[in-house]
Amino acid sequence: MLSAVANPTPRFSPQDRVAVLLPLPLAGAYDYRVGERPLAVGDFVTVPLGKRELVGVVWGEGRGDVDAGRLRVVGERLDCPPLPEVTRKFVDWVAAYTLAAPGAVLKMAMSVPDALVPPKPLHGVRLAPTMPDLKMTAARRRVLDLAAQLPPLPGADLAREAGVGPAVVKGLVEAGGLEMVEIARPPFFHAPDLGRPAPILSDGQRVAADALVAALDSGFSVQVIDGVTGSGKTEVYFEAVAAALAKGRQVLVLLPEIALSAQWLKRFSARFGVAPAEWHSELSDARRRETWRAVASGEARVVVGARSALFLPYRTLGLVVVDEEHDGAFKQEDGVSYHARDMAVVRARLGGVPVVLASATPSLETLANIQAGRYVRLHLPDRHAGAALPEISAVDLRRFPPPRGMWLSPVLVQAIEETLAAGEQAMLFLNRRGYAPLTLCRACGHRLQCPHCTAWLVEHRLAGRLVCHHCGHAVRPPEKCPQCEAEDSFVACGPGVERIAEEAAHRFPGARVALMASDTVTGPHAAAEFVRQVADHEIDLLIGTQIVAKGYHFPMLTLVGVVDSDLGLEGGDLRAAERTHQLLSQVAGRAGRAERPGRVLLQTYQPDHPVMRALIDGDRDGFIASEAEFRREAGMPPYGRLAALVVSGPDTNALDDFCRRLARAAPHDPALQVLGPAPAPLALLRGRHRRRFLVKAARSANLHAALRQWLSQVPPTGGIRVQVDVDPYSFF
DNA sequence: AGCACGCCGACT
DNA sequence: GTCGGCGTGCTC
Repeated sequence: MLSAVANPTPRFSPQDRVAVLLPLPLAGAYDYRVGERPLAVGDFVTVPLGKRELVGVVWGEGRGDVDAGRLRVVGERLDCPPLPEVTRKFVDWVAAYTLAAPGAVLKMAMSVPDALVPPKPLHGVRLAPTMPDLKMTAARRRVLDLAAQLPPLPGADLAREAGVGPAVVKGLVEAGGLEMVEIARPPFFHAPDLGRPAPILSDGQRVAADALVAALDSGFSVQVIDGVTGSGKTEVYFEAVAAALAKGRQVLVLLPEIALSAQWLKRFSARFGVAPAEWHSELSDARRRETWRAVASGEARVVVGARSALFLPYRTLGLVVVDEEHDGAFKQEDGVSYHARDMAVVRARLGGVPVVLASATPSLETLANIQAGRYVRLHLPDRHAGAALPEISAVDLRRFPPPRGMWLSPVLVQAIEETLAAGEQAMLFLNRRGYAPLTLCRACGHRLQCPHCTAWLVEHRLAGRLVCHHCGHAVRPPEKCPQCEAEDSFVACGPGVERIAEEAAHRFPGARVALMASDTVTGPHAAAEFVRQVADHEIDLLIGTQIVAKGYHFPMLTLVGVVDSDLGLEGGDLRAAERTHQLLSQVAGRAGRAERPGRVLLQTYQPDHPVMRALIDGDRDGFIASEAEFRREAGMPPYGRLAALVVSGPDTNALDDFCRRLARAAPHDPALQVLGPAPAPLALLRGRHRRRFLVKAARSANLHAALRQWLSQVPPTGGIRVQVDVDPYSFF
């Protein structure tokens, strides 16, 4: 029943039909009949589904597409704040855009079912209003004296304060000297301290910060902080964070990998005097529940999180920040496939608030939006506090090859020796985990391959395992070749970081060498400890995968060596050049961030490749311009649009048959081009065979309508799955 | 996502 | 003869 006031929250009376969205991958919301209590849109309710009782959200008026006789009755309304309208609109928007089931998106927004049940009330003790006759002891005396002075507090705390055992307090409660009362739960998250002195900003930083602060009152906008590595982007957006908080609003900061952001958290605490609320996959259930509720109630003022933090039920979100916006980790590939940076922009637009994208190497998408006038660019061309950008040069591996069986060129070795001799730190970067990416039999040439995927097994010598990096399959190295049964015939081909660490230990015997990769850095604590060791100069030579490229500030690090600069350029991926340029720029940006100047050596077989030239000449804009031109001519993103359909199944015959039927039903539209089916880049993954279609669409085409229409014509059967990825990011 | 129904192999 | 494997399909 709608009321007549403006912008009403639709309310539903007993016996009405309501649509309830459940956190399941169903096609849409299901209709239920309202029970004895009225309901409003956004209410969390329990409903029966089959034999189960589930929590869902009242999504709107019933759709009326099932017989009234089949309707079941809504159970209870949960005692928690309703899901805000903006969050509901966001869920619908994301579902429509990604072609996912709305319930699958809702699931991300209510990832903690327990959070919906109010927490158990907390009990404390205080002095009873009338004191009964008590057998008095010294311990009891101390407890009662203390209880007279303190507000009600949990019995265990009172006992600890009084220096007695908990049994004394318990005894006093039973004897009537103390009484139990319900007390307010202490807040989990403390309000940031806005009175702290802000750091002194450079003129350039000040201009950018002022622009961000001014935008806070102008509704939706997208501001891009385009600042070189070390330019102080974080300090700039912290000013906007402070201003948003001063207006009583909440702030969301998205980081690509929250588990690796120890330094960021430290900077936040230094600026605001408190820790922000964190949101990522490694939170405990209890912490997750508290955080969810604190976001909903508005108690959590700043949330820093991975992509899923977008779906929290913010009460008064006033600012969204996406740091390292170019980072591929923002693209979720499994389940609902979405790009958190793009969805952050959508979330901000629905909420009518500004969003800030920050990067030293903005994505082509973002740069195109700046050019089109949709996003505003705030430029920070200089490093903070007078530090210079590092000098980047190529080491031509054709002219200065490493010795046989090694991977570091004499040029790089000498530079590392000089750096270590000067008492400074060096870093070696190779974006490949493990010891060697390929193991083959010297006798017969057999290559060790994953039984479930189209991929070689990667040797992890430290763990004594051969590992598939796609499905996690791990085996002990076999004693003899499974093909020719030769013994001790395996030879490791190519380097991974473990092998580089071995070589470094051999070449720089006095140096303290550390290896940092996702399998040696197991969580936030390990990451923080690594970072501390490097920052405190307990490590001379750091060797790592892309984990070391991420925003760290190591003042004494002056040399960065890239072991294989060409690695990311292989394979013909659409974004290979852009990604390699971003990654190497970020890695290079770790060098020389304080007083001492930095230098970067890129080992490469193609020193004249446009990516290498751009890095060496510091000509990012020129590189971007030519890359953009190529994409424009090819009709590729960001100038055209792509969708990928990955069709998978256990049986190749059934799979190919299904693909043929799908191909026959493909849309006929001059603005759409359907390519495929072709074997997907991983033609076998986790035991499932995979085929891929690519849909290339002009900006003007209605890609979503065409995809929906197409897919609805050929429903998958027999264990076949169709995964849709709108705006695919990687092609592997 | 569960949970049932349903149709083919090794057990008391 | 039954217990149970997990393939397919439905849940307002």
